[in-house]
Amino acid sequence: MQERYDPAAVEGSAQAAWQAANAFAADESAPGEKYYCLSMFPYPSGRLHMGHVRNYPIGDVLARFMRMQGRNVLQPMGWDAFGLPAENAAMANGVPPAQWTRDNIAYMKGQLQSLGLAIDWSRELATCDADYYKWNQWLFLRMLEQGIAYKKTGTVNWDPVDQTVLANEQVIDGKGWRTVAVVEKREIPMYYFGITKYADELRAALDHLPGWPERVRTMQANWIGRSEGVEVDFPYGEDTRALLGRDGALRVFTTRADTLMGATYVAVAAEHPIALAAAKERVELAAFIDECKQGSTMEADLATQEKKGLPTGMTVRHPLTEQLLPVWVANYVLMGYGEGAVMAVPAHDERDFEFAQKYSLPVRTVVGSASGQYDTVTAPWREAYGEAGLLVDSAEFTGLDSATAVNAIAAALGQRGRGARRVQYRLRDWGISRQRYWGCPIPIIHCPDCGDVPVPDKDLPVRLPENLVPDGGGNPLAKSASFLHCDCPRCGAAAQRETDTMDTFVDSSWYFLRFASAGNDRAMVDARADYWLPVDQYIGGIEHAILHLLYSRFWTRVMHTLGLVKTPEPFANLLTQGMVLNHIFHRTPATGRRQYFNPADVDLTVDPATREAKATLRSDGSTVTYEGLGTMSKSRGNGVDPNALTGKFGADTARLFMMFTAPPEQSLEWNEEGVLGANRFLRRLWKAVFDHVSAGGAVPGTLVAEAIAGNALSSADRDLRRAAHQTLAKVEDDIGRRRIFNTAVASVMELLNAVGKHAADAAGSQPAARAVRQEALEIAVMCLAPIVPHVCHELWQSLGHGGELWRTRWRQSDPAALVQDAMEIVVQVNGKLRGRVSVASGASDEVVRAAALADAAVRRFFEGREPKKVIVVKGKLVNVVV
RNA sequence: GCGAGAGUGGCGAAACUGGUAGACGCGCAGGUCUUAGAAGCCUGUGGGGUAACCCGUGAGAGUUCGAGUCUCUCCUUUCGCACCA
Repeated sequence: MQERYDPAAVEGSAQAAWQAANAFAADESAPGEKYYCLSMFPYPSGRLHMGHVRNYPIGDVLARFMRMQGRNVLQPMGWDAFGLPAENAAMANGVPPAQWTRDNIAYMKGQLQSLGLAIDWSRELATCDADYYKWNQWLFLRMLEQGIAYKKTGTVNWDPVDQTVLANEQVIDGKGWRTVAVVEKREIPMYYFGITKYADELRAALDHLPGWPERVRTMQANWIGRSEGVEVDFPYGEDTRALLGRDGALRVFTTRADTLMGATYVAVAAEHPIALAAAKERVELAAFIDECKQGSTMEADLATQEKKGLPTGMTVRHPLTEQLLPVWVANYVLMGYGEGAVMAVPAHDERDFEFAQKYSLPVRTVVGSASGQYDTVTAPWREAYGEAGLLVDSAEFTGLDSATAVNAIAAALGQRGRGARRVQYRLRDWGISRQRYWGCPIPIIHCPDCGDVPVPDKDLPVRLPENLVPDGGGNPLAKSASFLHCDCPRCGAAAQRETDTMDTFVDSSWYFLRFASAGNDRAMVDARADYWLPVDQYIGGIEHAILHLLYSRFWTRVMHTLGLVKTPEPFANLLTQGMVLNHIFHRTPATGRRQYFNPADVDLTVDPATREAKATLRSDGSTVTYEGLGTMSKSRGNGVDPNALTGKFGADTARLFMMFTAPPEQSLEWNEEGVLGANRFLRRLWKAVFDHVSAGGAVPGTLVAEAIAGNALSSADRDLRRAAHQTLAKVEDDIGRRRIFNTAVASVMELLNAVGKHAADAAGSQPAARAVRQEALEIAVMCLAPIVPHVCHELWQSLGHGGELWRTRWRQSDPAALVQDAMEIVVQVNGKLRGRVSVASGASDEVVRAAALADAAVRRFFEGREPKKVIVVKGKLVNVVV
């Protein structure tokens, strides 16, 4: 064994050994309970960032740990390879997105492999591979057949200069990112997935996902946004009938049907058909509607925007009183939710109240507080009373409480055919059409005679041409004759392919199922998917809490409905890892753009008195502004290249730093000294094994067992044994149950400190002492194997074992080692720590109590008085109350 | 506005079920080795006090023999949703 720890050599030989043994290939027929460990696959952006260096080792620790626990582990990896950045890079460099993407994949795969991840690379996939996206298309066709996928017009961002559709992220402050032209809204036909059909299922099932963070479940529940209410029809008044030329009713949705008797007007969204009809008669209304359309891009401002509106001049009749109510167009009513129309009850809704005050509309109080006091809502009006309560001035409903009134009013409406209870969701159907090149083609052919014809299964996949280079002016597929022109599969006439591609969220909605059915060219999934699914542990960023995780759940449910997979839910346990943060420094010059500086080039000191941060740039010695901590990003200049980290210290140091500095779910602060600390620990670990081995060789297991069984152990030896076995149990619990790795590492550090002390001890060179130390070092190496696998692979062999630590069964901690002769009991007086006494292990409460009361340090506090009460907590402490 | 978290030394953090607050690491200080430095190694390190002790987990109250942990009020902060009728 070499004296110096050389990470490059150690990592090279460990990785070569794993590859030679094909160590991480997953086999469905292997023994052990299955364990599917999955980290969210990366987008091949070019190179790994620090977030990846944290994320993937987290999954790897679990995968390696579970393998040592005897589980049959699958840990696959792939590439989320379609998407906009490839098109942008293509435009910048003139390279086709396919080439750019595949080059990036090759490079990043090398980086991932150098991290020593226990991945089954034989199942690797990229979503831009035709044998993957073929099945997107295949399932899309099944969804069309089932009516789950359908076509309707949708709104897109249109750049009038480039004559192209823009993705939302290409719209900045309402302007196109390249042209800076004001973006327009356009209505075009698009395909949708009917996720709202599954809204209730998806929401209800959240309650049965105990392995998901509460936070994520809440976010999804809010996103789905279920609310129970009543839909109410307000019949058209005479004037409305005349204007529209037909009879009918204006439908609204309300969760506060109890306030129906207080409705004094009805408000509709600017895009509502009634508003559009009225606008034909009124110029100022048409102008107002245009204004609303313009302003509607910045969603964050909407909530604070001033309430505005105009009357339509039309009226509707109150469904119960037949009273005529005016219809207004209001900017606070959303077309996208409910019916795009609301009944306005100014007395009991803040928004309606604000609006009514502004336009002098009547306010009518119909609910008072339960105690009968409702003076706050009588004139002069100050605010709306939004709480539930008892109904007043509400005809036959007067005196009912709000909940009862909702039922009674819904029933009354039902009798007249003017309303019914209904559940409303915030969730919209999922529009999947993208007017982009680098994505999965939607398998539809447009025939002049037959209309939209699905591509027959036998013609799948519809291959995306890989040699096109986008130029910013529209979708290159529409200009590619060989892609565009085809024959109608139904009538044979000349036809055109659909040029829209699918949202990349479609690609990532089922890749975890394909990993489990890798290589099957006859079916999307097979029985292997039922073996591996659901994913036992899914790991990824919180930024995917809603869209990706909801779409994947939806897609899995669709496949479940179609009988393709047994599980309705894809991910049993979810771990959302925190981000990697670094300091941000900048200067803002008098003219020009803000300039950012890498934290490595800046000295940051904090004044202990004022707590003010002072940052100076080392190169010129003058001040820079400290912005605080933020995610590592190129634009803020605070990134650290993973290659610089692994190149200098090795993958194990990188992994240890990531696992030790913070628990997985928390954000982690980049810290150069912390990396050095991690590296220092690995060198100490190496040296501890080296010292042990060079002082007389590794002690064979038989001799260790003999020494333990015999009677030769000193009390120092027994203490070390106990520490080792306690560590073993703690690490197993921390990784296996708590999913907290920093404390696991800390406990191994303690063990190593104990080994060092034990070795330095006068009797440390005795054969029995060496045997105990051999065992302790083996335990330390075993505990660290999931976290720093390369160095452990090497040290395990140095300790006299073979090269298969990766599949060595985790040791059970020895109960005999944990037994203690004496235990220390803490003695408190009135809850304050006053002393410690040592008693025999398993001593009775009486003995412990007597020992505590006899202690001189304790007696001082109740000299001459009798303790009022003595509480004994078994094995821990005694509290004397005086 | 609504919802979910978080607040502990100079710093990252630990304390899981109410039971020794600050494990482990970083930083810092002193010592040792060295021609010197780097790297090691050893010791110390929440604040106050010569000491006995006292004070300390954002603030204030409460429950309890005992509260970082439970309850209430408030402050600060992060994240998500945001005119959702």
